[in-house]
Amino acid sequence: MPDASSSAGKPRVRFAPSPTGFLHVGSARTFIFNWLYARRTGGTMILRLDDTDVERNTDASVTSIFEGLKWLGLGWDEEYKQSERGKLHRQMAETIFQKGLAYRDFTPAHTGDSEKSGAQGTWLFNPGMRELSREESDRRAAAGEPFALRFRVPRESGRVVAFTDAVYGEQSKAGADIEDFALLRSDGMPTYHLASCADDADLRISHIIRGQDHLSNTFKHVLIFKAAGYVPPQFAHLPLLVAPDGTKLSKRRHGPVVSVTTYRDAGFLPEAFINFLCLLGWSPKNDREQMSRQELIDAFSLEGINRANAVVNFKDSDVGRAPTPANPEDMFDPKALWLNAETIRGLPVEDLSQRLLPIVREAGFNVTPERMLQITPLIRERIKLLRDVLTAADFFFVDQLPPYDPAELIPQKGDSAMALKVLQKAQAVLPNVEFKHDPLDQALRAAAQPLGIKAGQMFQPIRVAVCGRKNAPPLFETLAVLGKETTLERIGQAIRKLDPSGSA
RNA sequence: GGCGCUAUCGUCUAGGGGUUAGGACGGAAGAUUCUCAAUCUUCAAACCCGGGUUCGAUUCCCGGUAGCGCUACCA
Repeated sequence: MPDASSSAGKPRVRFAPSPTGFLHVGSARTFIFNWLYARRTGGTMILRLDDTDVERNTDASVTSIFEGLKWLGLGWDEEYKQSERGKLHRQMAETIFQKGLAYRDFTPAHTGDSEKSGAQGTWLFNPGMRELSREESDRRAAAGEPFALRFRVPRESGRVVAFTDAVYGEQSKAGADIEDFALLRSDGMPTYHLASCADDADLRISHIIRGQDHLSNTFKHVLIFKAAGYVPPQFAHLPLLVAPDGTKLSKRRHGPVVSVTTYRDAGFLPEAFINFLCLLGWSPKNDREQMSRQELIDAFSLEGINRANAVVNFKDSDVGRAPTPANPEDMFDPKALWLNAETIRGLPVEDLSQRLLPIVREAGFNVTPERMLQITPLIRERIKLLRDVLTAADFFFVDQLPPYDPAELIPQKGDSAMALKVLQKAQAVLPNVEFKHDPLDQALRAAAQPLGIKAGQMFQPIRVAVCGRKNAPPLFETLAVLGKETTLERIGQAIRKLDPSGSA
């Protein structure tokens, strides 16, 4: 008897998304856990597109899944498409049917719906069809009457289906509580249950690591594996990722926050995103939070997986509407943001600079790699998302500062006369200063003295004059990168704002 | 409705028959500083409810409640 759990060899795991939507964060986490398990155990990671639902499959979805996975950058070892393996699926259905463990159901599709979903009614099987004699069944099939193939679930009292889940432990369910699920649709296409099991068996999958929404389906799968003569693989179900409102993440209800590409486009680092997802429903149990890819591989184990659903704590005040706020930070889980900021800070400047450059260029700014490299250390500790570079370092990129309120130029405990004095002093002093941190520091501090003001009062008007706002990176580094020419030009503009008449 | 699963700070989690119930994010306060950020310090914040077992339950068992999942010829 073939053993699907292949206890002898290395583990073989799979990620099997159905291309009926974009890659969402829950799927991404399932992929990651499978990948981690494979890498941890020296096993094989398989990507299988479960595309048996021709009606709902879309190319856009396939593209989105590959795009998302490509961004994660984890990779896989083997790749399959379920739609190309129909023969295998039908063979397994035939095997089960020939053993008498499945029967033809000639009831037209959907007509059973009303009774099934009735107030009390729980549909379990179709007595008339389940009991149909083989002769009559064959006759009607031969006559061309369409039918679905249903599994003949053993429902005598006392019959239970059982398996051990690596996360949820011993599971068992009475056969009488399992409905006679379909194996083949009336158009001959396999259902998910059949196709999935047939492929898992054929691909010698040893561990099925998937969402907990499949936990109750697993009883059916165990039935299929055994009916077809296979030892079921090991199962490990993952707690679900849910929205703050407690419901399963869905695009319709929660919008783009559930799509992996949204994180990518917002400026998440894939390593930080992976790190974040790993912390939902799994724990290394030693209080570690920030972990590199290798650390995650080394720490990963099925035992560390939690049983309770985990909330992805994004802002869902506008549930139902697509959250596309001006401030993208608002829509993400704060911990994901923090992890991303931490990862950004931990990146070598050169590396970060290279990742920032394409974003800046795409926004329409002409920046050389050399200049980007100078700017990067100034904003590294000030951005949470890569895209924040656009707001944190904007004044480095533009030729003309966007308009700002001249009142911003006024320093603490000062007035516009003081601001003007400061800027004029700067204008006088700066041309003779070397534009490097220390000389600028010394020159500007010295300039504050004769004015009888504090250093802070000296710096503030200059900062606003060159950056266009009060909150900005440290002044001397900023001036050094901006250069003497731009600095003096912007100071001149600020003076004219303060004193349009030029009377002073 | 039936069946299955789950339940520790707002969120992610550690822990486990006797603990000051630990960490992290977020929040608050303070330190530092040319602003902001970063950094450091401090603070507030949790064992769903009821029984049982026990000398002792947040931890074990049972029940309740709540949430989630499945209950399709979707996956």
